[in-house]
Amino acid sequence: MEWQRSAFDWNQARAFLATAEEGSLSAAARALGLTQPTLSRQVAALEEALGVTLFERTSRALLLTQAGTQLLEHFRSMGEAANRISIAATGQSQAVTGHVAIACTNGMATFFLPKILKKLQATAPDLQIEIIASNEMSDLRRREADIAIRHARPQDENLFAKRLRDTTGHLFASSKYLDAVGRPSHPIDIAKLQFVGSEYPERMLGLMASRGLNLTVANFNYSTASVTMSLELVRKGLGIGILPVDVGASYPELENPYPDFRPIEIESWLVAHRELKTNLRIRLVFDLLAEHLAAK
Amino acid sequence: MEWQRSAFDWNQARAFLATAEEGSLSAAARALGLTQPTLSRQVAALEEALGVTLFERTSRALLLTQAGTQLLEHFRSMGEAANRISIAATGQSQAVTGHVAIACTNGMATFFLPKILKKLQATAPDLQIEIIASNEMSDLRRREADIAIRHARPQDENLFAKRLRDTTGHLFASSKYLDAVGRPSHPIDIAKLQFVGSEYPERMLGLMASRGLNLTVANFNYSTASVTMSLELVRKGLGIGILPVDVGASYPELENPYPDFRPIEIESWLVAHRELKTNLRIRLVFDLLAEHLAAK
DNA sequence: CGACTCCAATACGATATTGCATATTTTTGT
DNA sequence: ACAAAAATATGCAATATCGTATTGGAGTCG
Repeated sequence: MEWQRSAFDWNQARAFLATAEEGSLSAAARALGLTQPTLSRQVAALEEALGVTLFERTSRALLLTQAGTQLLEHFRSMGEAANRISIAATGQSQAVTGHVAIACTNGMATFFLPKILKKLQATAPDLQIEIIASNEMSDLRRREADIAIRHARPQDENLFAKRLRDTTGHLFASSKYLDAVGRPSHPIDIAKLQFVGSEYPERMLGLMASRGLNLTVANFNYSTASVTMSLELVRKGLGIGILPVDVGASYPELENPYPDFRPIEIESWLVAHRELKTNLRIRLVFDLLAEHLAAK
Repeated sequence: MEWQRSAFDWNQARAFLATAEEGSLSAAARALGLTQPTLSRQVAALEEALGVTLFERTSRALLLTQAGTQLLEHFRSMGEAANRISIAATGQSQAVTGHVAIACTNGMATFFLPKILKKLQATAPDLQIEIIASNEMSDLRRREADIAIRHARPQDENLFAKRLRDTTGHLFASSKYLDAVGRPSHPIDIAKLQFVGSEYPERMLGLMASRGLNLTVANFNYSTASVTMSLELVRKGLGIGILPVDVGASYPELENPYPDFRPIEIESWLVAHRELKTNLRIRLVFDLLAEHLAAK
């Protein structure tokens, strides 16, 4: 490898990243447990080394330059790798064993968890993970589950929550189905088609109405709260369904029947009991889930 | 962000990465322009900080522990991000302008270059890139092109070459074509089908024969050295073709007609005149191409 | 078998970095 | 309009890090 190239000081890179993320040298110093002058000098030295002005030293605070903004992406990627190192090292240094229960919808469980759990196995091979794939909201306080992925912000003050990437729901239908019934071009056409409901019909009707589609219960011959079931119904051509965009897009036989439809933003939260702060194995799983599913 | 987590010294991370990649503390010291004792201390300190033994100190050399091997992946990712920072910073610090000509097959140009060139635009927006998408081998020494992607190791000592990821060619045919002629299950069946040749027939015959398919020139009614043309012929159902696996796989209407076929490994090299070492704009493009296409 | 080479660990003086204290500037709240 | 708060930059002493020199071990070649 061309080592001379990455010859700038990597700690200075962390200083810049923290400063950019936290918004000021002082805030970054607090976050890193260093002092503001140190950060000031490190950032200045990094700019010197890279030959690029990263911050505009205008009036009140630091402002990222255009160059700084473009580079920040790579610094973030560096920081994420550093986080993964720390997480994995923690798992390997302290033999993490025991049982952790994760509650989430079967959709999340099926489409997003396997990849993450494989990573987890590399980090903590002796951990026993139980997936509670259910739409019932598990009660974390009664320890029915240790960690939950929920689609609404939890209210309970005893719970620790972290916002995850939003899921966007798009319309999908099988190409064969659309071949048969015709591809709709106006909301009026769509009202003649069949839909696969993903919640109780009343809420679905409101959701669709807010996007200009006036449907009735007659449009929803099939309803299921299970995304996997919904997917299969849509694939078999039983109607139009709302699916997470990356799930739907991974099936070539599905297409978006009405691209003008404004996607549905579904927010997600990673939730755990506050005890997670002190429990290594739960913390490890929580951090790994957060790492892969975190917003942005 | 959880900054306390990435609290280990990032320079120590680089020390470990270089040591693991170069194979010894001494080699890493030479590569980084530091000294062996420094690396020794940094790696030891990192192990202390992470609480993980990364190297087995056998008498002769260092040997990665299992933990070290698993963590190395993340350290590599950190180093790659650092490289990207350096490359992008170089492009932004020294207004890189001028003209760079890249020669490659039109297949490479069409399927792999656009994404990379978009990255390049962010780094050096004023660079003029000329793509010489041709199968003729451009003569780098005569400066017909500044950089070339070739599929054989260059012999000329005046050229600087870097090995890229291998491309693997798989068989592809359109599903409709296979519906019509039937899906072959034995080499004998295959010999009855039509093929789209990607080189002159004689070489194709040898290539197929070495994989147990005994064909004749009669199987090759169509031949083209152009991968894009080949792709279109295959998509239109004119026969079975050999396509780079990720290209073929991105078309849902194509399928592998004979999964037992041993994929064809095509090696790739990034080549430039030695002057690249001193020419910033060529170096920048070369490094960016290498970054995205490099082996592993 | 012995000289040579390559590698890692440690001691110690030289160098560089950090934190504390402080000056300066700009924003915010009364 | 003025004071308090918060942010960045710089001087200086304390501390940590680095390079040189050296020791010791293991493989290699004649």
